[in-house]
Amino acid sequence: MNIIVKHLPADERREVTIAAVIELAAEQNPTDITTAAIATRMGLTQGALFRHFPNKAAILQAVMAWVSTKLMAKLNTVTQGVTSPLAALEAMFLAHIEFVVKHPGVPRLLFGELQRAEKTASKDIVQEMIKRYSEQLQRLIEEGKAINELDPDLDTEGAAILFIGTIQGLVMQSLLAGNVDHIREHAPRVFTIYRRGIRRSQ
Amino acid sequence: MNIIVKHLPADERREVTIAAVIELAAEQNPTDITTAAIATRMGLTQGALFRHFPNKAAILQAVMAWVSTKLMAKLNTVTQGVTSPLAALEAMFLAHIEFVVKHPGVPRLLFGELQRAEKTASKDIVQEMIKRYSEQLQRLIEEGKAINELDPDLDTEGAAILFIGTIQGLVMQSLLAGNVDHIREHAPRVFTIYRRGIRRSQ
DNA sequence: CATTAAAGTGAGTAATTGATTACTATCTTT
DNA sequence: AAAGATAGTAATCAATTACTCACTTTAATG
Repeated sequence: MNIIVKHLPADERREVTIAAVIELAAEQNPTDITTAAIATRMGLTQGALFRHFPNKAAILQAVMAWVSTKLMAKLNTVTQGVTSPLAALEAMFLAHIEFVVKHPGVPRLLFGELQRAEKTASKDIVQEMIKRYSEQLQRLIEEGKAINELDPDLDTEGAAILFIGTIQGLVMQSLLAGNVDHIREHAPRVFTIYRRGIRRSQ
Repeated sequence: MNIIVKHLPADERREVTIAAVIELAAEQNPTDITTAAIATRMGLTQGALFRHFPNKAAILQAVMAWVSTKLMAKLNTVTQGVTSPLAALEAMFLAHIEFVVKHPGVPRLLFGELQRAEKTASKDIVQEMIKRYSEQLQRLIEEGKAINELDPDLDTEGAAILFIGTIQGLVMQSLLAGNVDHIREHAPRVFTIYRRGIRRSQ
């Protein structure tokens, strides 16, 4: 898959490092991702990593920034031009699921970061991303209520929490089954129930 | 809070150890829970732990078994004598939330175990518990459909996944906020939306 | 009260991990 | 082609971790 090349320019090497970490996270517990493991995956020696990152935390931080950028961009493109808020929510949901299926290590990394007790830079990035995510959801939900597509009595914040929780639940299910692809099948079914919970009664 | 007593009988010492781990998990990343930290929390030296457990994995295993027993027992008592499946589901939901608020470290431990790549004994216990949990949910949901309390077209498996995911989402939200008590407020609101999603249309 | 088995101590070990560094290989620029 | 800059190597370090063990303390029992 990954052609191993040496003497990459620094910025490319950093990109490859991020990819390696996300790859490893799909296979093992994030805490087990040692700098040695990352280096080996790239076909480098461990010490070489520290030519491009000041320390391990900086590597994680770069990964989180990458995830945040990529995911939010994806969600933006996928809702672009969609007029129905409900349709936009569904598009976001499915796009998020696709992202997770494509990068199964990502939710593990995110959750691993959130678990931390200390306030790390990586944790900050994750928190900021979820905050923006939640705000976008609540905007869409409010819109949906305004045009009478969603239940006017709907608890906006609760609906946003449930939206994210639904994805979390699917991810957890995949961790249980050890099979990420199951998510693709379950996602639309679960979203159907969610939609019924927020939609205006016919 | 915890009176530190020395020279406890082995079975009591094991109980105290389990409590210490759950306490620590509420404060820090499960991976940061070292045997030294556990011992210190109990007012013991590290070596003493290994009088009562053959290794660290056995400690985790005991904790998981404790959680599984306590939580499932709680859910059983709380649904006992409740005839309406929908009411039983709500009781389960709220009881589960209460359990999490009382033992905030537990979901972190569970998720930490599920993250593991290898098949550990602790992971097995967690998977077995969630399997039984899901089965009970699906039984209740089927019942609810049978007596026309729930939507007859409802996807039973999806609804069970969403139920667990909803709790997961609330837990994640609390990790984000760093405030477990928020859950208590959000839980009923979120369950309201879930209920609307599975209930028979009026 | 003396005995003894259980519980705890504290000093150790081996393995692992993130990080450092002197040195080498490769690329780029003039 | 020479020279400087960049990237990678390999050995090593200090710190941390789970686990061991010879010894001491405690509490229950006859």
